[in-house]
Amino acid sequence: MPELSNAKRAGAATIVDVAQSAGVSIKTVSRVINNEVSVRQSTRAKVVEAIEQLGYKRNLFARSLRADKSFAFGLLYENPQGDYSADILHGALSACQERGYHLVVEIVSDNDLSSQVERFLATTKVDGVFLTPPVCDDPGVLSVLERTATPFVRISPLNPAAGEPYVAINDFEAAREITNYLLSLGHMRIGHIAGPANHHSARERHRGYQTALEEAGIVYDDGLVLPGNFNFDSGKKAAGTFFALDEPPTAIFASNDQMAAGVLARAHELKIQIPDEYSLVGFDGGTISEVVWPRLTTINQSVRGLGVDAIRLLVNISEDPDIEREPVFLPYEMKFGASTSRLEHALRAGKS
Amino acid sequence: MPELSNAKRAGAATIVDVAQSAGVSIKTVSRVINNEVSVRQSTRAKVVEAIEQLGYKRNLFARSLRADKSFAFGLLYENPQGDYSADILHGALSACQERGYHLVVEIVSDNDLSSQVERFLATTKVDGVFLTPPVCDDPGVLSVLERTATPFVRISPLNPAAGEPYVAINDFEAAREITNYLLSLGHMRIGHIAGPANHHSARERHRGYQTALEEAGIVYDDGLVLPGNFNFDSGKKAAGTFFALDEPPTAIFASNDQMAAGVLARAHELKIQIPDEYSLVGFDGGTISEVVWPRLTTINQSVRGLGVDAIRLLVNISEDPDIEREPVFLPYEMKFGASTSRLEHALRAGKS
DNA sequence: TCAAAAAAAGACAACGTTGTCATAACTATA
DNA sequence: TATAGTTATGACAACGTTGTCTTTTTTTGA
Repeated sequence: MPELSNAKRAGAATIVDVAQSAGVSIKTVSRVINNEVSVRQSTRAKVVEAIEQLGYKRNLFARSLRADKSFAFGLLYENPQGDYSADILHGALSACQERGYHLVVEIVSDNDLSSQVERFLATTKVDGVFLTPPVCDDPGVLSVLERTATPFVRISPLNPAAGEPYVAINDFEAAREITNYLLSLGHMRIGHIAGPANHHSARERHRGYQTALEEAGIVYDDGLVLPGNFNFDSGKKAAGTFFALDEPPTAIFASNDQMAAGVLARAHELKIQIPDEYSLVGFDGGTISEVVWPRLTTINQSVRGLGVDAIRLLVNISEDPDIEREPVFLPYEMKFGASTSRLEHALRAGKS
Repeated sequence: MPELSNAKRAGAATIVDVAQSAGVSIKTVSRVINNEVSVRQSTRAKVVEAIEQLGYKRNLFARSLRADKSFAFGLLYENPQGDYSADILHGALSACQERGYHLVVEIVSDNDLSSQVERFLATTKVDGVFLTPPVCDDPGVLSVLERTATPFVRISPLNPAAGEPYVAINDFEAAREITNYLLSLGHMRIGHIAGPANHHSARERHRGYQTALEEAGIVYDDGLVLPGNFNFDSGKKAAGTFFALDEPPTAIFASNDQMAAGVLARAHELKIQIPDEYSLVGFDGGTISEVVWPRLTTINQSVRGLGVDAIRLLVNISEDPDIEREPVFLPYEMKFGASTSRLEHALRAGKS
């Protein structure tokens, strides 16, 4: 009855079964699994074969218990707004799978953030967390992370500490570039719909816009900058204001695509032609920029890449705490839609 | 030196510390933690106090190792398409948190699905999984789940088995309802842009459309049904075909919002007025329906609710395998946008 | 060929929890 | 006030892995 030789229990094969089957001690099996050096080639081969044959998979719980590590990272959200968080998540997930980690996702609500984070760390014992705005800028959360010595990576943090690893898009440069593009089309009066003031990216985009204008020798006019909060309605409202100005701009730079979509909607309502009467650009490059009409000219940023690189950084710093830490800036590119045109083509209805 | 009384190790407090501090055995502490009955009130109080004071949190790894359970569920995706999967995820996450479970998310790619799923189950030992289309309809995956006796819940499955718990929207009813709405506006020739044939929801929506027509005594004309695959471009292409027909429809029912957005784009390009020349409805009710112009009339379904209820079902069946299992149908509602109007208002350019 | 050094392999405990079984402490009954 | 019948508590092992330390085997150099 050799066919029953190693079918002892119902459950999955353990390290003991492998050891028995290979005729070595469990410690030797452990050494093979963990790629330790002092194992004879022939022994290693025997063990590997036994592992294959039994379909052995090491038990993550036992490993975690022993090592007091979870082999997982945490992702903390606050406001799950569609595309953006989904893309980050997917990037993070695939980076985790690639490196053999898992990802534990948690949504936190904005009251008493720090105690939620503390509880999360205590129960999951994740090896590190990464945080998106605005959670990543909460002082309470940061102090919990410091206190518990949890490795963390922030995405587009507001005030990155020196030597802190974080992941970001160069919003400033990108905004400058897209503003320059509008300038190159001959636009001199360019309006800006800004994002929320507490959002780092929004501020940087505004700064890029302003810098581009100044570099072109155009006097910055803050009557051409309207507040927004990254949603459709705020963009639509700002558009209404722009269109009603005595001296309206000839182009509008919305700080994200959602607000740009709002501008389009208002223009459609008023039968204002875009890009004929106004050029319009957005920022983000997600689904929205592609389903509206006309398609938006925008900055295409790899939100997915933010997730990927955040996890990569996290793996690095959690496996080697002494590694050199520096921020990672992700590439971006302008994506040309049909929402922009040269100024001379502009046929504005009545005024100007 | 009473102040050093229970600061033994650096790490977090364990059940042993609690037992010591409360002057009972670890088993008693365990009983208290797990709400077992036979613990004297006074003993329980002592233990609870010790727990509070030491800030004890039970170690999930040890518990999992002992119980051979992960206290986590798995969510398996294939195609991470924006909104939809993100909403499901968020629903699932909040339901998990509510019940004290965690969620492990994994993206699988479509080659060799079943072995990916098998590996996932073996390494994570999740207590159950829930699956979205099209992963949930893969026969290989299903057989792995059966074989490993893993509790699972599917979302909108293609061929639900009798007595299988699953979560779905009543696509058929919703489609019938929105088609009836178009009929009530006086439309008699209604075109349909169908979704992918292997997608259960798509088929049900088509069936609802057809049924509504037949109930209204309108002969079903499959020349008015065009294929699509749920993306923007397929909607745009189908729209082009409809607009060029000798006898075009007066209304179009796109099987999802993304395709409806494609219809809008094509109409804009051809300067066809919606809703004046054609009425248009979509299906889904996510961001897209709100950022396009005109806003879509559509079916608003709680995708988030799918995630919530999938987890609820999963908790039920995994904690009590003998519980009565039945499908859950989520509510939906029509959301009125500006993409529809009564037929008599229609001022079609040349033909008809 | 033998001792010393180096390399390989093993025995055993520990991580923190819960299940099994045994024992101690209380009740109720006669 | 014994005595059986409960109810409450505890001792100990086990889950599967890896770290520490010890023992065995192999290699090296004279």
